[in-house]
Amino acid sequence: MQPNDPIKRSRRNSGAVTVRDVAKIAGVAPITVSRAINHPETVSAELLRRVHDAVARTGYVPNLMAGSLSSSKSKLIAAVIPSTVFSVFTETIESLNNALFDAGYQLMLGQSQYLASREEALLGAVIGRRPDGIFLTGIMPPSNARKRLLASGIPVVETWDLTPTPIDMLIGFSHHKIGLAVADYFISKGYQRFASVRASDERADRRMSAFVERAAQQGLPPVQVINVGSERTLTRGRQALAEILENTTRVDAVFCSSDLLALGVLTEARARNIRIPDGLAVMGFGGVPIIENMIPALSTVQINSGKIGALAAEYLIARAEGRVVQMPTVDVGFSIHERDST
Amino acid sequence: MQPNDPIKRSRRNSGAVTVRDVAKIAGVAPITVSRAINHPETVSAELLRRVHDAVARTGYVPNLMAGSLSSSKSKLIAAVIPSTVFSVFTETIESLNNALFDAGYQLMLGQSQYLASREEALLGAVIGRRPDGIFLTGIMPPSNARKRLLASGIPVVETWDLTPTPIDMLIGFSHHKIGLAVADYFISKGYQRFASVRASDERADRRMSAFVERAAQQGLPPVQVINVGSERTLTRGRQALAEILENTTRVDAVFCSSDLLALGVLTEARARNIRIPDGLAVMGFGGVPIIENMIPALSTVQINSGKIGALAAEYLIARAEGRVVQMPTVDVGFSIHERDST
DNA sequence: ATGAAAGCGCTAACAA
DNA sequence: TTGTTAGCGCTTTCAT
Repeated sequence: MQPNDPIKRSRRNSGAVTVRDVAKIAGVAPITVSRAINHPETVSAELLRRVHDAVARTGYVPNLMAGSLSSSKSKLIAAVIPSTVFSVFTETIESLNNALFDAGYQLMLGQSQYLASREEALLGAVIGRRPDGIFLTGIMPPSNARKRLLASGIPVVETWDLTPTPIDMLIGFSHHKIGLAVADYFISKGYQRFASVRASDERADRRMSAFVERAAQQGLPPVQVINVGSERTLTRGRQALAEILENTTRVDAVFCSSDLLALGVLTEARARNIRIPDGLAVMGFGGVPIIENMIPALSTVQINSGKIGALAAEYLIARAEGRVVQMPTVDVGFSIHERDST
Repeated sequence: MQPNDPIKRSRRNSGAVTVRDVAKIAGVAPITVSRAINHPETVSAELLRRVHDAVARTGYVPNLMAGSLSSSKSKLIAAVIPSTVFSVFTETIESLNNALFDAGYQLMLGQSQYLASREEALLGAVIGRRPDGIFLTGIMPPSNARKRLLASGIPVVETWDLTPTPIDMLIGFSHHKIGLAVADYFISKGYQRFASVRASDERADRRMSAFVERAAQQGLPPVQVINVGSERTLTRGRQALAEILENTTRVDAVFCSSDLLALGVLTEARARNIRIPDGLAVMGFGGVPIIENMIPALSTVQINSGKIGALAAEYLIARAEGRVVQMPTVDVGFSIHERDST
């Protein structure tokens, strides 16, 4: 701060207040300042006070990058989410972030677009920051990226799915079982002619394959499938029902790969005066809060998104702090919430 | 990698591959590896090839924290968003993150809960990482936090609002004007008896005050206001309409502080067989995609959320790279989208 | 075009 | 309990 030390201040100095400045003012060594801030219990009351004073006077904010570099602990967790369906994972990310913050960790967000080209860059960016943990939405198939992740040695938690070969930790549920359960549920309610409206992603794929498979097993007519690709919109859901009804009016139950698509189907049904659930049953997936008090309230396969985030935070933090995670693979399950639409 | 150099490997060495390792294998100096990676045009073809080879062979991933510390450029942008209304800002954050990624920047996410206690910690965490820029959802009122931000010298962009006294850059729109515009719009459509359903936040406050003010100016009866606090749910929107109708049935237009609340009002209206828009007009705020193809389609005050994120990225990156931003304050405006509900 | 030296700001390791 | 020393892995600066 004072211009009386022309030798010390090198040209590289960024100008910000550093431990050294604080130490000088408090009349202690830099390491004492570090201790006072990070392990106050190891410093005497007197020095603690002097350091706090100096910090307040200078407005010192520790440079966490420097600290991380030195301690090999970044207090950073990276989350990779597919951007196009951000909304489904909102609750997970929110609970993840809250739990992390409370433990003094920061969240770094990366959006994979499921593009291999981007994935390499994203991974470099993620690993390059040396996060203490990585949160993955979905599971990572064998690939170069997977190898790099493995090689990095950073704790990883894969989520929203199950696999016998996780990279590291795993918090998810079985998409296959969901497909079976929904088919069984429809059958138990007396529905017979199924259709499905689904987006293009691997997990929806597994739900829907199981759904179709179970229908076939039970001797039901073939399931009509509308794949909406990446258009996960309400509008596209409406169109999808229109398409289904163009082919045949003999459909009485539709399983959608997301609540939003299901809302679209419901909307189109209303536009056509189809009675819900007598004329048509509709099942969504995800369990976003909005659907439970609409008219008609949408039945859905409910996922405990918040729990996934909270558990992931717990696991990642445990591992970051060198503790062992007892149950590194967890099936959080799902539940079918029956409401007006079925 | 080879255990033949017991002196060099100090106990602090984290074990990861470093520039030094790569340099040794490529037969060049560490700085050349750095140049080959960050400024390939300054390195001869031959050395470039050798470095790339060595990088591939070792699986080297540069430690960005070390680089940042050395260069005082973190390539990190921090975004602070209020967690409870994540969804409204989703589109903004998504476009922000995409634009940042394309320019080689990472996004760090902080969730303020509007709690003063948390704000201090959040700010320390944010500034401590020395991001190249900070994205704020909303504007920051005079406070200790604001002073710290100012003192940090980090480029800041405040968003989703307008103020004559921004910290630095500003990308938003006038909530006051929106309130006036909605009142005028209702009046022009012949509505006379207004109500409003709103959450507790300062921006909603300004929209609603202006709405009430204009109604009074025009000699209309007092506006009935339901404040739902922090319960920004569809269900609460339904309850709100019920409350309004308990007091008086003579309400013909409701302005809601979010699309979600408006959806709730619409739902309750349907439950009561109130005709939309003849019996009741409903206006939302935000313009989330879902509402435009529902039945009835919700009229709303549309905000270009994506543009806010993209512009913010552009400004922040420009400033991070030492360029000057010509128009550091931008009003992105709003537009009333008339649909079935009005 | 390439390299040597010297830090960036912090903390681990060791010493007192 | 406090301090000294030596890095963490990278890039700036200055030479060649």
